[in-house]
Amino acid sequence: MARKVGSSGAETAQKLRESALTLFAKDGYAAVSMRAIAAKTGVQAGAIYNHFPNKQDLLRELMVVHMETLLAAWEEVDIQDLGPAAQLESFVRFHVRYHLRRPKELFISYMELRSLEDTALSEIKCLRREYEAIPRAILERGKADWSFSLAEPAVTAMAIIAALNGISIWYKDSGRLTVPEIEDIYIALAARMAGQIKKGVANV
Amino acid sequence: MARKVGSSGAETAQKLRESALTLFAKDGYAAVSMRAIAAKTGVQAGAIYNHFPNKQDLLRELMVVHMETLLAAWEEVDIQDLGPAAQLESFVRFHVRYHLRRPKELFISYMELRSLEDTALSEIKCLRREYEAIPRAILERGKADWSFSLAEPAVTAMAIIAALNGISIWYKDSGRLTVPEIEDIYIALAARMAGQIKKGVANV
Amino acid sequence: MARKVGSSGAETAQKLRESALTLFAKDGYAAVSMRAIAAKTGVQAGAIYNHFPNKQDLLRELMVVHMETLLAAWEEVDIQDLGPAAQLESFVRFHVRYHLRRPKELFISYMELRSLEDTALSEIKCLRREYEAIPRAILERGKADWSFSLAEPAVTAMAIIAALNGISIWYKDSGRLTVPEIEDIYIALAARMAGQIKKGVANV
Amino acid sequence: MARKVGSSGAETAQKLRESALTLFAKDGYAAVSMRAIAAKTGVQAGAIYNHFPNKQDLLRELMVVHMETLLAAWEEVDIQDLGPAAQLESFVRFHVRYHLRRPKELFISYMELRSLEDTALSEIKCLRREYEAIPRAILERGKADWSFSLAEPAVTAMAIIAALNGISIWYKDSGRLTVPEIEDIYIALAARMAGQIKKGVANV
DNA sequence: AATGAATGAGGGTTCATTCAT
DNA sequence: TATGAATGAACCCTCATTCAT
Repeated sequence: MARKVGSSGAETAQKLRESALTLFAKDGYAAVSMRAIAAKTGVQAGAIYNHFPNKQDLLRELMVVHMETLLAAWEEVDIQDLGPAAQLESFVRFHVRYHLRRPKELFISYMELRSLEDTALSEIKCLRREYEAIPRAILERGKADWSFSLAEPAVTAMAIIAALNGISIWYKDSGRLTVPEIEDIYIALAARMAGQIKKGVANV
Repeated sequence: MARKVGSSGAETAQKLRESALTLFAKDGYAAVSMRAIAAKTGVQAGAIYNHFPNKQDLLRELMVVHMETLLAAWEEVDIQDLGPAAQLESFVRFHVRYHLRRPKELFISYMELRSLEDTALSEIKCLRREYEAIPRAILERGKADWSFSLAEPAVTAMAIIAALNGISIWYKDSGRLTVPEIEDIYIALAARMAGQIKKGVANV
Repeated sequence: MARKVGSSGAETAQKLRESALTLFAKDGYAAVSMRAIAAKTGVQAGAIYNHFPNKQDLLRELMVVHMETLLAAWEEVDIQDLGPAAQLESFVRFHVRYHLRRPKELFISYMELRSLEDTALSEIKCLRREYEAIPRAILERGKADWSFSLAEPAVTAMAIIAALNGISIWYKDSGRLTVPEIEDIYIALAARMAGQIKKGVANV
Repeated sequence: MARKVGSSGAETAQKLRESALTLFAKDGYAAVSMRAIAAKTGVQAGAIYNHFPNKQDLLRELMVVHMETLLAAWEEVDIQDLGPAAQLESFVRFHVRYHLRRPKELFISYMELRSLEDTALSEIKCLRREYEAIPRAILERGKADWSFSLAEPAVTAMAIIAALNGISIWYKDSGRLTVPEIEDIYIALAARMAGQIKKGVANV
């Protein structure tokens, strides 16, 4: 059959991306069928292949776009003129805010690494290392200039990211805490983890 | 064909459990076939059903046994006479040590919740809440007796667990740090997150 | 692979129906595999599911269509202006002729009731009762107007139908008797069973 | 494991026969698994093979025993000194009474012919022809001595048997009619089908 | 005579993917 | 671009049967 009236290729592709993201996040890549993605989008399974070469590539694209968007978004945050403590605060605020609004992307970004085949996996790992370097660099800079007191910037950076990502496990829109409140709590936690040397460390 | 000479039911069941654990951890529940589990165990797929009623139940059993063993192991740790700071240290040391030796159990325990069907899911969630209550209780006790200075024991407890679990993402047996070193680092991190009020907080 | 050149959905569905009917009649529903139906039709097993949701539904459809077609065909027979004796003759002639040309439908219609699951079973039983009401009504009318002399119209109606259906057990296209001859024999038998009160009852 | 206390081979074999008969009658040979038969009997599937060489043979034995018992039971009925009309009455009464008490045997005897493999099938067909010869012989004798007026004894015999077997389709223990009443009705019907020439033909 | 553990085949069904339309 | 029909492989699971115990 011909194209449905009013449908356009780019639109369908985008809707497919969204359906796939939602389903992958909920059930996992392996448990989601192309038919399920198609059904959620309102097309037949065959139509997917007009937009994506195969299932694996659909996942790859979602993850690459997520990581690249994440990195690009961080580029927008101006921390040039800040000291390490303020930089760490900026990073935590950015990470929490960014991910609490994109829980599905965060989820598959961490859970579906194992579903990626070789080339895509390296690609993603590379982008991820790039992102993980951000807090590590901040911690290292802070250690160097005595803003922070910590022995293991690399381990601490991973611990901070893990703690932040853990939010998504228990966070609910309808919960007791608002996003800004959560940001503040985790900013204080990160400061403590970094051994921030200053008077005004908030009481977590 | 009948039973192989020298084979025994309990042995096969245990080997199946181990195969399933390894494969589920590596590829995810949905991506692992019963044939793959059987092959890794050295039996035919049909033989699995002499030991487990179905695939779902195999996962369920792995997760329940893991959580129950974990809770039982914690029961063995005597923290009765310790103050909150020492209790937190005990918990962190226990958690790191326990899980670094069981990375697969930890992995599926967090990743395959979504693969569990309703009843099994509630069962596991219940056990998990029980475990998460341990650090929260320690933090609350420490907050009450001014061992710790922190505003949100519940959030902080989750953050500590998340940070600890994050170890499994980067930890490698062949890595730079030994398990005791990692324990020490995270004990210090947890102490900081808890706002431990003492002179001798190690420099992380 | 995609659709074969020249194949069409409706055609395949019809061929599947015919294959299933033949195989169900010969070997019984439970003994026939979807693969066997597919092979007889010249497609792969998976292709069946483009046309029927599952095996059970394939049987259901065959039985429902058979019963509805049978009832519709009887509607075509005009017995409005006939007396009970002629009506009974019409019915017997109709039933024999209809079923001797559709032995497979008759067979599964009686043999595979037990293979139907609950909803389908009620549906079929309802249609069957509707058909069995036809001869019973004729017998009751004939009893009322003294065309027939019989005590138990309901039992006799069932006995007539059973006798008629029994033909399919021994009938062979190549046998001694032609269909019209068989019709005549059973018309006479039915008349006798009904206690038809007339001079000209044929000598069976 | 060894034999259960109190169990005996012959007992188990008989219980297996009964389980198989019940299940075959309810669900059909192909739909019944050896495990189901074993479970209903209270043993494991493997135990069946101590008593029957395989599934097919279990069916065969049930059918052969049924047919042989049926024929033997008919041998007990003394019709030596009766005329054809009384013989037909005896036969009908015997058949109805025998089968209404053994509905499962009757059912599989007619339904599972197709499940028999070659040799068993011939064996059963042979026994069945022997039984069907009984009413045919009566009808032929009655035709010869002018007790009956009918053209086709063979067809009529089959029609009578079919009508009788049809009882099992609608008969219920709790129904309106008692077994003796049903016997009387069908005796009268059979007499009519045979064209019995006598004053006292009951009004059906 | 029975169990329980195993096999190898096959069950119904779903899958990612292809392609004529 | 989309559909719908198809493939061939794979899915989970059950089967009849075997045999060491």
